[in-house]
Amino acid sequence: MTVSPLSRESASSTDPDGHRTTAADGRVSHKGQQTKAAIVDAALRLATQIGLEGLSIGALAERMHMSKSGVFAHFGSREELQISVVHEYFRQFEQEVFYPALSVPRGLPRVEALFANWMKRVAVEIQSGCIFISGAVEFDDRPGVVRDALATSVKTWLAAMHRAVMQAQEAGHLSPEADAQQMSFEIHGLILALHYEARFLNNPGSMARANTGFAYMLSRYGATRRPAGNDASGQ
Amino acid sequence: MTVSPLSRESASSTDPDGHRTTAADGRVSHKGQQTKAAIVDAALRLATQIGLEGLSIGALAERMHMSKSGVFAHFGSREELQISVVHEYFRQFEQEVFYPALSVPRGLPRVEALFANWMKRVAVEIQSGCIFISGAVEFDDRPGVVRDALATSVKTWLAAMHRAVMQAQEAGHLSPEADAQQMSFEIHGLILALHYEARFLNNPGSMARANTGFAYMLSRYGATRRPAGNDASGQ
DNA sequence: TGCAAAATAGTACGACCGTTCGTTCTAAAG
DNA sequence: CTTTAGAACGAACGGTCGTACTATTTTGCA
Repeated sequence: MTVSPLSRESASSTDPDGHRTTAADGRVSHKGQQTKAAIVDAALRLATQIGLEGLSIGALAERMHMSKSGVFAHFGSREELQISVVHEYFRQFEQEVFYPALSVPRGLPRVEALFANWMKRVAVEIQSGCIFISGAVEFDDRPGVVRDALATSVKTWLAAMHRAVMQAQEAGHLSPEADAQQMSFEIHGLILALHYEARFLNNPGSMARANTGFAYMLSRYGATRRPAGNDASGQ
Repeated sequence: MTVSPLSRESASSTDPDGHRTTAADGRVSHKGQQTKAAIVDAALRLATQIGLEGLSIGALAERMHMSKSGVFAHFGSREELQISVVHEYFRQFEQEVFYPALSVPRGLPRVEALFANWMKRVAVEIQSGCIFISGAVEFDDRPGVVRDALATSVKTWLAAMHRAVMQAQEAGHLSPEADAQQMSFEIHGLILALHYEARFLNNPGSMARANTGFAYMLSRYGATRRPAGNDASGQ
């Protein structure tokens, strides 16, 4: 059970030495892994719409033009499928929101980049859905491995965001008296309100309100740049 | 299909004249309505925990020590049962959060009372769950009568909150330049973040953070009382 | 090219779902 | 006392679910 830097999952159990897996171009040639990845991809798309609990193997098999048992064999249980979906979602989230912001200098700029990337993603998820939010509701009082995978992923991301805020504080971009935890909490609230009001209530202008709230928050917590509450653009 | 002041539901259809319904003490004597109310009560408790979609007639019947068909007969369909639950939840929400705040003078005091009552309720729902939140996730892209009932209830409450904020502004308790819609949006975000972080992530201190965020918000929007960000008490 | 192993299909199962139907019990109305 | 309506029951239906088993096909290396 070796684990790579960030939440990787191991493939099937019978993988003795790995002596025959990689092809000439460096890609894994096992066909099973390709179709498994394709299944997880389709499952992710399904789960973002109807939730992790609504995700059914039968519907997934139909969409994949496969038999139920063929799909099932790749995971061994529905729970394992759900966990794979959570991990894949986290991987994409990292790729879209977190990593691009690392090329922005530490401090306030990175915090702004993280928030902007997050907003960009939520803007898409207003149509497609977000399993960090739907999953939290589905599993908030149902212990188990799926909940654990979900909570770990969410906490990892929120901790990363919180770390960026603290770095901005250390760099002097935010008031030293400001509570970084408080700030992270309020950012989270803006995102959640945006998701709720835009996706469920279809309230127009929610994007602008989240952006405005973020700008207000920066000025309140003593940002030394972006003096006041302009910058409420972005649809 | 007569409708009382606020979202009442009518009873069974075959109720020709109402010539035999009321007893001497003025209470309705139909036994059916009593058990129906008891069923809705149990259903509400079940639905807050496992969601409106997770609510099953079989489980509900078991909890009521009744047969499935006996429970079913009171509603005619599962959807109708879910709608009854939504209406009952809204009724209780009104009773606990909204009406008590009406005895507080208009303006900032009433806004503070509404928020305090809301917080008090969410504090309980951290353990039990909230169908305004879980329902939003379950029905955010599933059209139908249940979604409509849910969205109407939520919008009614959010509009009431928004109205209170505007009254505070008209009373001069908030800056005339403040955007009441923006303020309502941010309040909603604080509540949602509290629910998410306390119920799903088990983060301690979330209650205090929501209260602190509210106090900060008031000061930013030019509240003429409660000058700055103290009052972050409340567990 | 042949052959073991992996990948997929097929079938069946038990459980639960919402819903329908016919029946029984109770109690008030005529 | 007879009639009638409402409430609750029990059994059954068609359907979907996840999962377990057993074939069959496909793959990839010797």
